[in-house]
Amino acid sequence: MRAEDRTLLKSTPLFAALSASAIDRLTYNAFVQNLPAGAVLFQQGDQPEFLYILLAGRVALTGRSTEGDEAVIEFFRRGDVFIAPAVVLDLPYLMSTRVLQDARILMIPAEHFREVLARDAALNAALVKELSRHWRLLIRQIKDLKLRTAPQRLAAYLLDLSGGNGGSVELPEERRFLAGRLGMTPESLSRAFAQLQAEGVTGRGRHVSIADAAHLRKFCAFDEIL
Amino acid sequence: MRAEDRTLLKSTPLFAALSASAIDRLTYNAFVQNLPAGAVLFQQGDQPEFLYILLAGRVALTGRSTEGDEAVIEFFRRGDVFIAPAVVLDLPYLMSTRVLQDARILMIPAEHFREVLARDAALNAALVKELSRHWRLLIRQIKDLKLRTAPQRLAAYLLDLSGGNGGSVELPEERRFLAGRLGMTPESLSRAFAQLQAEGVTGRGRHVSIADAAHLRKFCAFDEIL
DNA sequence: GGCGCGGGTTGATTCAGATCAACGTTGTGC
DNA sequence: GCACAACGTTGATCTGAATCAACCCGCGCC
Repeated sequence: MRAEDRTLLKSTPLFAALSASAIDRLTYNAFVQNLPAGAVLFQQGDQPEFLYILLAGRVALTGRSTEGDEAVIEFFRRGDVFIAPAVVLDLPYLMSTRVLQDARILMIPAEHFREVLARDAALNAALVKELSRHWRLLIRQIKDLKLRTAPQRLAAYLLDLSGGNGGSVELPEERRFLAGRLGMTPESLSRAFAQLQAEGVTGRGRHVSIADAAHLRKFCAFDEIL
Repeated sequence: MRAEDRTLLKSTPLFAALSASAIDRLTYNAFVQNLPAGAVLFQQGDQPEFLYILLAGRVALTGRSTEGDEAVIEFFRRGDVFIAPAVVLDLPYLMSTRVLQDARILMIPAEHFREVLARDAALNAALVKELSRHWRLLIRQIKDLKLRTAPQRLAAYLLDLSGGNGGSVELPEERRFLAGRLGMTPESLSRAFAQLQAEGVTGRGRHVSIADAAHLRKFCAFDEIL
């Protein structure tokens, strides 16, 4: 693990509150793995062997249907800890992980993590907060799927990206993955972008800009639903 | 709080691992409230003032859209602790709570809960597990919404109710609420039931029975998706 | 018993989004 | 610089589920 990785760890919500020695205890038998875009970290149904922390790159959690189509459940970025619940409960992963952009990933053996967890009160407290935050993101996604149309979901996502008050945004994912995350097909995403032009959303490629954030918030009921 | 309530608390995953004195500390300034069906415990957007534990009855967590239609996010039953994340993080509730069947609810002041949480390692550990379990339920619901059709969602729900291996099931909710939980309208739920007859699901009113669980599992990709 | 009412079902129609297919566009490797 | 291959867009069509409306049924109540 590089020095910059330690710095990154200290800046994540989960590890920020931990002492240097606690982080040492947690990571002494951990290791870093580099994975190219397209790689699959683990498959849904696998028994968890590691807790993963993304040091660089981007990955997506995906669910698979019987017919083989993948639905993106959530994206993760630098500093994110993922699938903690499977590790804590020692139950099979409920989804697969696909690398979207070349990634550096810190892997902490699951058994070791659980042992430290059982002894370390600060880690427990940090994990409670981390899980709580994530829980809220999932609730928001479910509300999104149940209460909004496709263009509204896109609008809300763009507002989230922009920090909620518009301006210009860089899409961090390819559009087809974004489509999955938003619960629609790439074609529908394309049309959703087209529709949002009428609401002041313009841009090409990865770059998108929001002319009138207040109006877009209203369009997708940003404040009412989330 | 009645003696039977203490017994119930001890039987929940969150409190099972706690000592009697820890439970005392947590509940000494808590109180019990009785609420009739139809009551609303709190509204989405409210600041959390209590942690809720359902001692009897049934409640639903619901999201509201601007147009006023409610989507059921999740049901809770006797023994369930809900909206812990909002309390832990001291952020506004992301949903509302509606009482479905007359309920007895234990209410622990949020501030007090956070204070105890900060000191009690066992409570922290229990809450990590509780949140992890719930996190997995939410992931399953998102996969459900993204990967399954309406009849498949119903089939998977029925299988869950039956413990996964068929037989006969008692629907715990009115159908219109069940429809919301499954992300469809009551009409669609009705048609979904009609379609499932072809897959060996029969019944009237609250009572439903599954003739061939193996077949139904296959129909909804029970094992592949969840 | 009859009446009213809320919840559930059934049918007809509409609509959002998926699917299928063709066509751009971007970027990448030789 | 060109060719090929992804990726993305656009258009036509299809379909699952929503909507709108009528009807049914079980249940409480006077």
